[in-house]
Amino acid sequence: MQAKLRIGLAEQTLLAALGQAAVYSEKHSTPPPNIQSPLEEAVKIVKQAYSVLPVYDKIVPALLSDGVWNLPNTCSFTLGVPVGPMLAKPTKGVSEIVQKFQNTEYTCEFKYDGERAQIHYLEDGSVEIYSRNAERNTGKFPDVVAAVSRLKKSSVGSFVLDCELVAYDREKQKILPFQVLSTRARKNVVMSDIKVNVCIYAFDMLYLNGRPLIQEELKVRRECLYESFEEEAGFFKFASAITSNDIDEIQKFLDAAVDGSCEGLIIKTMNKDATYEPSKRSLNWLKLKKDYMDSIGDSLDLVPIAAFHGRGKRTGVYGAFLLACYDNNNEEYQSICKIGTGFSEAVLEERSASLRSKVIPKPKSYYRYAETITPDVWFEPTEVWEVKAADLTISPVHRAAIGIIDPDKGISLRFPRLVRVREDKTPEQASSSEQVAEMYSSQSHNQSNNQDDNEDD
DNA sequence: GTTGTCTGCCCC
DNA sequence: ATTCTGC
DNA sequence: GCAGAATGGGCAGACAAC
Repeated sequence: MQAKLRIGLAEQTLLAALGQAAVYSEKHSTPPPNIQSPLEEAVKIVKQAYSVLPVYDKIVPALLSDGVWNLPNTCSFTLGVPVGPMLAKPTKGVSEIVQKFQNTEYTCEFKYDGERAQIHYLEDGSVEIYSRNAERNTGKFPDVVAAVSRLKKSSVGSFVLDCELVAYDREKQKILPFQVLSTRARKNVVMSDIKVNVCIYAFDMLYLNGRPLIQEELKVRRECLYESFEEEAGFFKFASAITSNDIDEIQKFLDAAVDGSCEGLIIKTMNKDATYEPSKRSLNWLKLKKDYMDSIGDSLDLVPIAAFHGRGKRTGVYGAFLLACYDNNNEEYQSICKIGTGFSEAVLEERSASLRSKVIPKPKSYYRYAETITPDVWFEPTEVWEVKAADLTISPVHRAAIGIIDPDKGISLRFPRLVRVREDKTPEQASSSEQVAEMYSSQSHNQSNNQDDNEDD
């Protein structure tokens, strides 16, 4: 049994406890008047302080020496220490956005498919780059360090930049897929060894020339951003943005984003509730991707052919399933992905019960999958599930459409989740290998997709 | 040296 | 990453 | 509405096995 007692999982709970403890042991000052619930207020203060300075070695001593009520003064944003990146909430369509933000000025930006980065530039010219999870990435991106140092304007002596690092082909002047970005080396990278270039797509500024901007409105922060850097193709660009509240215009912008190899849009208010909220998935930022929308985006009908026992709250039911598409030519089921999300507890219980009676001792001879995949149980092919995905990718392990796109690699799904059970389909009516290959080819990265160069007339 | 397997306060 | 659920 | 807990693909690195 490996019980990893590790702080960080129930972080919010721990911070709450810390805040309450601080109130009970408070001996420095009394809570400000006008406070209804000192306990709740203290929790807020501690959480706020931590989000801006996530260092227990600073927070706890500050609590002990100067008390909770002074914490906003004793623990504030510090250059060189990463703050939690502001997150966005999924949204189902343009109409939901227009409705939620009516009477409010808001902006839409491209959501680039790369790696989030928070770049700190200190007065002494040193640079630190942090990942979405506050990992120190500086050694992975010496090219980014050089680019920001070169492209900041001379008036800029310090800054914190929020941006997306995206793989980029500077000859063809186009964005490359996330899968290409992830092939970059991760440690002690030297400039001359870099094979995959990145372009910085900047969208926010949290600090400039000694001035914290977190509590400023986006309008102000963006102004600071635009005035602090020179753009340069293939190296540093501001995220494409429009300010509009017109449904059609936003819809067109979303299409443009997808055409431009982006995942979708991020929508942000400019003035109202427009401060930078570290780590919070508050309503302030929304994300819109095609695969969130009903009846649009890639949807496939797939057959569960195996499963894995669940853990934790999934103990006693299956926790994940291996899915396959059907290859009509070879009359075989080819693995395409595992799936473990999108099930309500009731549906998961149902499916587990139903498939438990379809367990077979060995995989069928007509199941095609990698030997490295070792499910706990195999099934007779009996059900068809509708599954949604953000993307189709060339896979090192799965076998869907093998031989069509690539001679010996199959296709898999990015972010697969269950939509519903297709009671009306038999396994042989599942998505075919040809259909999978076709869906892969028609993605915007891949060569001949654009025009209506398609079949019949 | 090569190949295989597993892990990551991983990235998405 | 996505999704669901208890509070 | 938020925090937490289930779960996905896939990469470089680390390390074990050969």
